[in-house]
Parts: sequence; structure tokens; C-alpha cells
Amino acid sequence: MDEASPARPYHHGNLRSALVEAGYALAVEQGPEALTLRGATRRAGVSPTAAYRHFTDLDQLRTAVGIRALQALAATIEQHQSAVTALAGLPRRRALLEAVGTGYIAFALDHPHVFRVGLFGLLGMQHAELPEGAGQTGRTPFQLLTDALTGLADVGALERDAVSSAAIHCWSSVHGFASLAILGPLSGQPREVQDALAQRLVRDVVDGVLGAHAVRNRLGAWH
Amino acid sequence: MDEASPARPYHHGNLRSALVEAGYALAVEQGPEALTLRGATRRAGVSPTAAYRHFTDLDQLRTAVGIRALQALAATIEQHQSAVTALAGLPRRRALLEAVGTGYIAFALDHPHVFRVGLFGLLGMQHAELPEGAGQTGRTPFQLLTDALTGLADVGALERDAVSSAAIHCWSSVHGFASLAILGPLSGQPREVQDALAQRLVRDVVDGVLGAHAVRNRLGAWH
DNA sequence: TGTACATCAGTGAACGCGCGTTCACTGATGTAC
DNA sequence: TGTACATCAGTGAACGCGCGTTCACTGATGTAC
Repeated sequence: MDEASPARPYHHGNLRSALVEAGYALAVEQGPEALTLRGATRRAGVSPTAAYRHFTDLDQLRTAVGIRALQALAATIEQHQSAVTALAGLPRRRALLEAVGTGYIAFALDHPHVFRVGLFGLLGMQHAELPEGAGQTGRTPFQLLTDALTGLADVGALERDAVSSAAIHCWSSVHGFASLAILGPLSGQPREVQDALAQRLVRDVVDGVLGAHAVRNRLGAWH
Repeated sequence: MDEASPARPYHHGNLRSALVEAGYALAVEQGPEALTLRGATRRAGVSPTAAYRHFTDLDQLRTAVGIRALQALAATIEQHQSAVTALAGLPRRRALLEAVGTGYIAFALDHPHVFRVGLFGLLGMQHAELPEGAGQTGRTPFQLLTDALTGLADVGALERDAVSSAAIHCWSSVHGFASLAILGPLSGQPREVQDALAQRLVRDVVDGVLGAHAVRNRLGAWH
């Protein structure tokens, strides 16, 4: 009832979210430069000026679409995480972390346009300037990552104060790989190959993040 | 003499490269969406239609500017590499690889606009579709990376057939980190902090790449 | 329950802008005799 | 060395386009009596 939708209809029935949806669809299908005010209103079946009842600016529409994209990415990650079968302990924690990486990459490959600009425009805002009240119900992708790393710290697989630098490391690798797969030398490969490489990369990165710690522990046990 | 410049002047004196330079400057200063045909000709002090003597299209100008940006990135990397002091052997090879990473990140932080689109637009083309004859004298950034990894294989610090997957891993991390530092949660940090994090990330990644191999060797020695 | 009125979501015409691209041109350079 | 001509780099006016944004408006909804 008091979900996220402000109310029911006036004339149109929540034009604001219809415009965000239309703008998001444009960005997904044709890339972010296709996200225009006129384009979004056209797609929503409404006159161009109607948008000004809900957004002061094109920039404000962009921001809202960016947040929308962020939520879609988070949803994909959570979906990947809910497919994890390991029941508990380190295997589960590890699989949950890997799902963040594979979910992120899968989203990027499925929605290269949104990813390209969408994410670029909005990962920047997500944190400092404007998480703002705008319907931010769930967790952001970056929060899901630190959650997963914290989970690994909970079972002692990672130092607590290594979480934030591990987050940087993981995010960098995964985001960078996605860019590579979309526009770089890997973009010519078929999807299965990309997926396989992604899986391998994610495994390696997690190995690396846990490895430093694990080696330290192992040495501690041996000496 | 026979540098890169095709000839001397006709009326203007190599308008083509002047337009590429103007377009590159626009992208550096105001971002890639400022790279327009009219903008470049304006900046070169020439009428808009003059561009059509040298480019069939706006797209063709964009491509040329992209290649120009790629060369600038490669130059920055080579500059970082030439500052390496280690004289020979593994320490030198390792430092050369790290210089690829730190040079890449330094370029990204110094030219965030170019990096943002520039690189995106052009890393895609660099490899398959259009390295084309267009003044491609030196090595591309990606080639510099694989060169450095091959150097490590030469001194036995890396399996030869691990080079290409290591390249993916390195490139992903470094490119991703640069994105993070430009637009993500790290963008608020002062440059020194970003540089320090970059150095640490690069070291960790190289550790990871060499680590798997080193651990394997160590175990081999132990058993 | 019914009327009068305020609110405000959406309309439609109009604006100025910078863009890419066309076209017929001008005028400097390079070449043939 | 000098003249005639072809070449072709750069000009300038003009086009159509989609954009963001303004303004005065219309008409449906919600509220007060």
C-alpha cells in the first residue's frame, strides 16, 4: 500500500514513474544519449511539457533514471545470490560474494547501454551527493558487495579491516572486466566464452582477496 | 622529417591533423559530447564545411580522435616505464608491468573526460575493426601490457600460456579502478590518496598474477 | 447531496539553439607547354 | 621564364532536424459550504 508509489492517479496515473520507466527503456535500447525529455514524454504518450510537472530539468530526469538503473542492477545481483545453494559457512559466504561479481557482469552484458552510461553517471552519485530519498528502498550494488565481504569476515575468512580495500579490488576487477567484455578486445567473443572468462576472473579475484589472508593463517599454523 | 605529417601545407597546412588536435582538445576539456564537427572546425579557425575535405563524416573524425587518444595513453605508459630504475631481471620486469598500471591510472585521472568516452569508444576499435593504417606507429596500450607480461614470462616468473588471462585480469583491475576513482565512491578522495590506493592495487594485482605461479613453484620445491 | 471554487496535471503553439550536411562558389597551388 | 589551365582546399549561405524550455491555456479532480 505505502510501497514506493506516491498515490494513485491524477490524470494519467503516476506520470512520474511512467517517465522514468520510458527513459530507462530508451537508455536500455538505444543508449543513454537517447534519453531525452522529448523522447521520454513521446514514449509515455504525453506532451513534452507534461514532464515539467514532475521534473524541473532534463538532468533531474536523468538522475531518476540513473537510480532506477542502479536498482535494476542490485536486483540482478540479488537474484544471482538467491540461486546460491551452499547452505552455510565459508562455502556459502564465498558463493554469495561470487554472485555479486557474476551478477554484475551478467547485468552489464545484458544491458550494455545502460551499463555504459547508466552506471557511469550514477555510480558517481550513488554514494555522496544523491542517494536522496528517491525511493531508495533496498541496498545499492556497492553495499551488496561490502555486505558479502563482511559476511566473509564474520566467518573469519577475512580481516575486518581488509573489507574496504577488498571491496575496491573486487569492484575494480569486475567493473573493468565488464567494460572489456562490452567494448574491449573481448567484445568479439561469444557470450558463453565471456561467461566462462567472467567466472574464472571472479574466482581468481576472490582467491586473491581471501588468499592473502589464508596464506597468512596457514603460515601462522605452520610456524 | 618523415615523422607522421603527410606533407607540408596546402592552404592551411595540414588541416586534417589540426582538426584531430582540436577535437582531441575539446574532448579533453569538455568531454566527448563536445566533440562536434562544427566545434572542431571552429577551434581550428576554419569554416564548418572545410572538414569535409578530410573526413566523410563526423564519425570518421571521432575515430581519428579516438586513435589520437589511444596514442596519448600509450605515450603516458611508456613515460612511466622509462622512469623505472631497476636494471635487470625480475625486479625490472615487475616494475615495467607495474608502470603499465600506474601509467594507465595516471592518464585516466589526468584526463577523465578522454578516458571516459575516448577510451570507451576506442578500446573497442583498437583491436578488431580498425587499427587501420592511420598513423599507428607505436604500440597500443594493450600491447604494452602483454609485452610486459611476456617479459615476466621470459624470466620465468609466469607461465607463457598464462599471459593472456593475466592480461585480462590486469587490464580489468586497472581499468575498473580508474573508473572507480573518476566517478565512483573514490572520486571524492584527494589525488594523493587515489595515487596511493592505485599503487597498492597495482601491487596487489601483480602479486596475484605472479602469486599463483610462485605458490605453485614453491609447493613444487617443497614436495 | 449539491453547488462553487481552487488546485494543479497535462496541452499546444511557439521560441531559439547548435547540430550535421548540401551546394555552388572562390581562389591559391601545382603542372604542361 | 612565362602563360593557360586543371586541381582541389577552404568559403558562405542555406536546409531541415530534434532538442530543452517558455507561456498562456484547458479541463479533470478534490474540497468547502
